[in-house]
Amino acid sequence: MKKNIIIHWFRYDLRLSDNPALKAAIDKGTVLPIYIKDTHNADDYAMGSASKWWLHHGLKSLEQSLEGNLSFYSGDPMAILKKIAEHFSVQAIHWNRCYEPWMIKRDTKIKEYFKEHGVDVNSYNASLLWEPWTIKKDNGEPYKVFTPFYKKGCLGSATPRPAIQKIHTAAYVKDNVSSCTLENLQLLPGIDWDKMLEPHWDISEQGAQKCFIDFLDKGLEGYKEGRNFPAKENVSRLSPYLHFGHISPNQIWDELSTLESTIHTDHFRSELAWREFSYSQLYINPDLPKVNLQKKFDNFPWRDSSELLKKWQQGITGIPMVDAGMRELWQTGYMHNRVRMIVGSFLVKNLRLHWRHGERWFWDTLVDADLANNSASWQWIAGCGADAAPYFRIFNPVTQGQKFDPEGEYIRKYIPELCDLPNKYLFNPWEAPDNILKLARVQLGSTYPNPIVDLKQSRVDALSAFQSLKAGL
DNA sequence: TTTTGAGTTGTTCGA
DNA sequence: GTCGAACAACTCAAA
Repeated sequence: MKKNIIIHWFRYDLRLSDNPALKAAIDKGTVLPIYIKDTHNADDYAMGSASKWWLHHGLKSLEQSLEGNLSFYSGDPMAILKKIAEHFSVQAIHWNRCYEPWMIKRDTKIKEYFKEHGVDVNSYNASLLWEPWTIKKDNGEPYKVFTPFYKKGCLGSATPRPAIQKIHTAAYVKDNVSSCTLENLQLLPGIDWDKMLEPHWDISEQGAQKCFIDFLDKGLEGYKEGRNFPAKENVSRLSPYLHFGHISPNQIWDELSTLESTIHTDHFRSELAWREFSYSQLYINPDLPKVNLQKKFDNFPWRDSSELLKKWQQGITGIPMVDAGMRELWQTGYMHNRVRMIVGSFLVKNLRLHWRHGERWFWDTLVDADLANNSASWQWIAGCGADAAPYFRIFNPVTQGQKFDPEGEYIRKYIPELCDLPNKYLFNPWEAPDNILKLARVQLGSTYPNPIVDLKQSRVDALSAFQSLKAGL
């Protein structure tokens, strides 16, 4: 006789606390918790290397939390679920909703199929405070500007669902017939680049909680201003945990609600809301990852240079602030938000390479690579997105460094070959007199590169490129 | 339908 | 060194 079970399909909800779909499944009976590596539906948006590395460890710790009761599969989810139904009597399938366009399409098909075949399919919201279709203007249209989206749209509608307490008792079952092992999913990279990432992260539900508590402890006070300084510990670094669902935004929102409201708690909430805004943009514009939201940018005169792109990726542009950011990314799988804007602006405006090159690189190397956030943010910095930066806003990586890393701690951490330069020339070594360079044992062009582009000239060129755009209309 | 005020994150120049 | 204006209009949200 086949065992009567409820499937809980883990996706971006790798946690046991505040997991609505899992909770509801457990309330119904014996649960088969599964993870499927989808090799059939993702196209260009299959996970990048850093994401896969993170996922591997996230699944490992989830498996431990479930005392080994997590069944792994690789392939086409539809076929795999059908196969499971051959061995078990599946009473229901549960999952928490995902919002990447290809996943919505896939999940809709699966839901339809199993409903037709008498299986109850239930989906839940576990990763957004407000799902995209619930936030609308009075006339029913979606918002295109952040401030009204958040202030009126989000804060003016229903308060977010309170987080659900952690599950303690549950009946789990494992599929020993058609499942594979975590190792079979082959999520770890071929080169041992991931060894560098490891010391920076505790990839687990507990790790997420600890990260959040540390932030409340050390980062929240002074957050509003401090979040701009890459050497300070004011940012939460919760993004990868939020992406994979080791922690939910609801858990964060609830906790903030117990604190006295300050400009810092308010600002941190608004940063969470930016995530919601990105999801809303992606939901409304499924081709956000590829297509300029502002059509006039389709005629923008991008340059094409794999050589320049490679130097940007490797952090050898000769612009210290940019190189520090790109090296932080490569070494830790993360980059401070302020620096993301600086390297983004540099790629798109100074090098004038298409924002999609940046989007692709970040997708592959960020542990928090998130389709909605990544696409919306690249469009924002390029100036072609919703509520985007005006085109004349071109970051100067020298000025930005002097302003937000005044003591040069961040640059020295990631560019040790410049550590003996005085602050006056740390952000712009090409302007340093020879004797200063010599004293700091810096040889431009050999120990550290000359700038691959002239900041002043490329700024002027970018502005005129935008001019041509306007003239071409 | 029309009007009005406002819009995450910057830089440069000249007084 | 500091400050305001210019950069470029344009679209959006809401009255």
